Amino acid sequence: MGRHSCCYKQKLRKGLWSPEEDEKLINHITKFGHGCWSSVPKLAGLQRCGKSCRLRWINYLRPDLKRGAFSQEEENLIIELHEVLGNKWSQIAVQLPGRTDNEIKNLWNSSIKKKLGQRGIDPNTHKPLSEVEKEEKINDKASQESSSGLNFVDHSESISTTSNSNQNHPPSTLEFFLNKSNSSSNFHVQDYYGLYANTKETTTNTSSNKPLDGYSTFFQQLNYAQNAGIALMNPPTSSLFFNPTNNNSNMTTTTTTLPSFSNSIISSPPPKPPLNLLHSSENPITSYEMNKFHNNATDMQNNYSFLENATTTNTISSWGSVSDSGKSIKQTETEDIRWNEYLQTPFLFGNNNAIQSHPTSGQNMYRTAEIKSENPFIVEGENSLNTISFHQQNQQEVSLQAFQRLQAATYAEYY
DNA sequence: AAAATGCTCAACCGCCTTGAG
DNA sequence: ACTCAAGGCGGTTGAGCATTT
Repeated sequence: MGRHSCCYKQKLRKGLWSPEEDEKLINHITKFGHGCWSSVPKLAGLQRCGKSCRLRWINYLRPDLKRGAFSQEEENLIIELHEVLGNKWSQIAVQLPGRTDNEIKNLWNSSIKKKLGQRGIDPNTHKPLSEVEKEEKINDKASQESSSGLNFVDHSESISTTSNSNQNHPPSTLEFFLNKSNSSSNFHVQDYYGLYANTKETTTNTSSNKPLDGYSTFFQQLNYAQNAGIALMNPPTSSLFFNPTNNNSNMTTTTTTLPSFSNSIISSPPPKPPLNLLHSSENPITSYEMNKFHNNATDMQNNYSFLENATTTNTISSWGSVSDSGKSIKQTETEDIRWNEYLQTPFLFGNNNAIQSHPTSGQNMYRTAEIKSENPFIVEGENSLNTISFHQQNQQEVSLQAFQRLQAATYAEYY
């Protein structure tokens, strides 16, 4: 544990990489892939530790890296994502194809932080500095009174301040999705708010001491699903996750009541969506945003690992040949986690026709008329694995279409 | 011109998580 | 259940360059 063992090895080079070293590493990975990083230095003839090779490749040598300065759009998105995710640089980097977490982190520390400060915004909380100072005074007062034995502190001021700021601060990326109101796509704003309620206060962002609230958690889930390529496609209402009208006896449907959205704890009107995610003549989707949905196929395919999780609970149908053995999900996990599964499972984001049963195996299949009409790769009779293969082939197109549809719909409904 | 200061960014450090044995 | 290697991540450092004094 702790320090990587390779670092103890003697005579390993440190510091900047020479062009010769770069060339060796590129040649090796181009020919053989990286495989086990710890074996790369030896195989490539480098006096470096595997970790160093990995870092060099990921942060500098990878062919899909975008070079050059960050655009204003990228900076804006980083700010928005940071507001939601905190210092989760790797997660932020996922949303910026061709950019590394290191690069983003450096930009944040060297430039964005300063800019926000100049605009009177606290870079940690994304609130106006005056507001932050006000809260700090209240906290100081509270801690002083606490240490002096007085324990009755009225926090109403700070609570209301926080509440107001949530309505006034620039909307986060997640908030955009929360704005999706009732529409022909059967997707209700209550759904998202319900999700928010059910994912609230699930974890803590330790690195930034910023609580990962329901927004953050949900965003991460959504993010995961986005990368899988399908998540935004015809988001369903809860009743449509498993089509009750499908009378195929082999189909395993949930008997668990999904979380109710009717009693949403959120009553304030949704904030305005972030402009950089809206698609209109005034705010067209940028090439960058397009690229976001054209992430490299490897990453997307990797994200299909969620299928293994989706195969095993009582609430989710088996995907059969996708993963028959599956991995067990802890019994202690609640419906919150099931929502994670729904969010992370693009197969569940179909429309009413989404779930059918495989004609021979009886396993459920993901199938939508809409997709079929849009994508000639789907043919009748293909099995589950082929369906996944279809997604692997078409996820980029499908996700992009879905993204555009959702953006257009949201914008039209909202403004 | 030279020293001081500021800035950028590649790379390292150390911790955490995961999975194999 | 435990150990350990490996990968991943966020925080930090420091070399090199740019700008200011």
